[in-house]
Amino acid sequence: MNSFTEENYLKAIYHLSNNGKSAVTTNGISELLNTSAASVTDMLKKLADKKLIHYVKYQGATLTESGRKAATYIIRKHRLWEVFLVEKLGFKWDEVHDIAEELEHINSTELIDRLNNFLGNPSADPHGDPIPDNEGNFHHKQLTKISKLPVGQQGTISGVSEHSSVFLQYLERSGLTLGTILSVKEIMEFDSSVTLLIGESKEITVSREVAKNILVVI
Amino acid sequence: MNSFTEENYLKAIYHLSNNGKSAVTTNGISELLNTSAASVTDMLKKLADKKLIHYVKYQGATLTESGRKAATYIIRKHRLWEVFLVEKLGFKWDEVHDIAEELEHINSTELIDRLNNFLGNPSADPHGDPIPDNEGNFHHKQLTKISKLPVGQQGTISGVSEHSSVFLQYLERSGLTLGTILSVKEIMEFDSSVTLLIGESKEITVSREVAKNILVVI
DNA sequence: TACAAATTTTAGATCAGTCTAAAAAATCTA
DNA sequence: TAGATTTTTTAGACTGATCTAAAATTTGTA
Repeated sequence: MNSFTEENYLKAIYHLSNNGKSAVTTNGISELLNTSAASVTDMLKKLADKKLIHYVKYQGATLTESGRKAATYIIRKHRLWEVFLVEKLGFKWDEVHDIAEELEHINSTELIDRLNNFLGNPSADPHGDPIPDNEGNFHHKQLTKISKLPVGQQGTISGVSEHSSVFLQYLERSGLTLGTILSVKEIMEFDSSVTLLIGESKEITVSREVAKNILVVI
Repeated sequence: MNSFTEENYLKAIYHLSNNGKSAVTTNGISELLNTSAASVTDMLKKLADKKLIHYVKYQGATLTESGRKAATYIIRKHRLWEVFLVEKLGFKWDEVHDIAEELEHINSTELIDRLNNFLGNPSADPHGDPIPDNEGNFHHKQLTKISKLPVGQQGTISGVSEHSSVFLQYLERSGLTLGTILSVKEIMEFDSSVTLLIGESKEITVSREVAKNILVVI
């Protein structure tokens, strides 16, 4: 079994490597985890000994298949717990990250299988991020940034690419929650801000920055 | 905040001290936690530094009020999670201990308050053990061992004092589950085994050993 | 392309939690 | 009650995860 700490490193490597695709630098990890580069080097050696990563001195790390599986399983657990916290316990979607960060390290496949069942086998967490299956595979819908939609295009909000509390609370207040159906009414030429039509008559204008971080299924 | 390990020591001390009432020996803790006596001595010093226990060399330890609060809060978390695992996820009552042992260390009062609410503010866990409130107080029903009941006495199974899987599974198979209403039909003079009447006509005979470990509310 | 800057690794240390072996104290018992 | 036994503590060491400072390597640029 991998320790709490090892799991956090694997998750960090997974996220930094663009979901396991590219190599990750020592500094990148040390910044994400707020540890010294020296500590990261130590841990990379240990993970390599356990065959969870490929690691060559001075050249960064990539996940092995077993490392990728371990990382995606942690992500699966994290996202399932987030669904539980929001759907069943009534937390707001911006309040659940830290708690899920602890819960994700609980080790019991039986527990996670049952939790998944209890939640109705959800395909995405409360932020719209997809939940990998037990084998670490994602069953993606194609997500598009609102900023990429042409005028008149309709879409359903299905995710966000920015997870800060301020942003999530802003979306909450503005009624731009997961599942909301909207269409692009106008794109302002001056600053590329976007006016959205929600339902029959509700209109809301968001900056290009905001529009870039809301993801829809067309 | 107390570490995972410190929490386990506090819990052990609480259980060994008859719920915080008496002093606990170094050896007692080392046996329960499967650690060396030397490790226990080290930890007792640390807990004393943190004012969680009173500790005098060679004379064992007792919980301070803040130690008792910490210990009962861990027990509260453990038992609430057990209720969740059994009631919501469908685990058997003999399968949940180890998972709850991990979950009890998750730190979020908000989480526990919401979980408690979600579960309907339960007063006992799936083994019938009472769940303390947030201040560490128990709201006890008076529990009696079946072995103490006179012939003819009725009672409702509300707890067990033996938590091993074999025992719990035996109870499950025999239909002696929490909430079962029974009465004592006969106590055998030879070996004190007890014949119980369940409902109108179902009879089951259990040994004195078993009868001592099933608790009822009269 | 050579050297300065940035990155990464090594060396050596610390802290929490653990261990074994030996010493000290308390308890049992003849 | 004094010696034997048991319990507890101390001393010293190890492991995992961390750190800082210094050395090694790679990268970027003049």
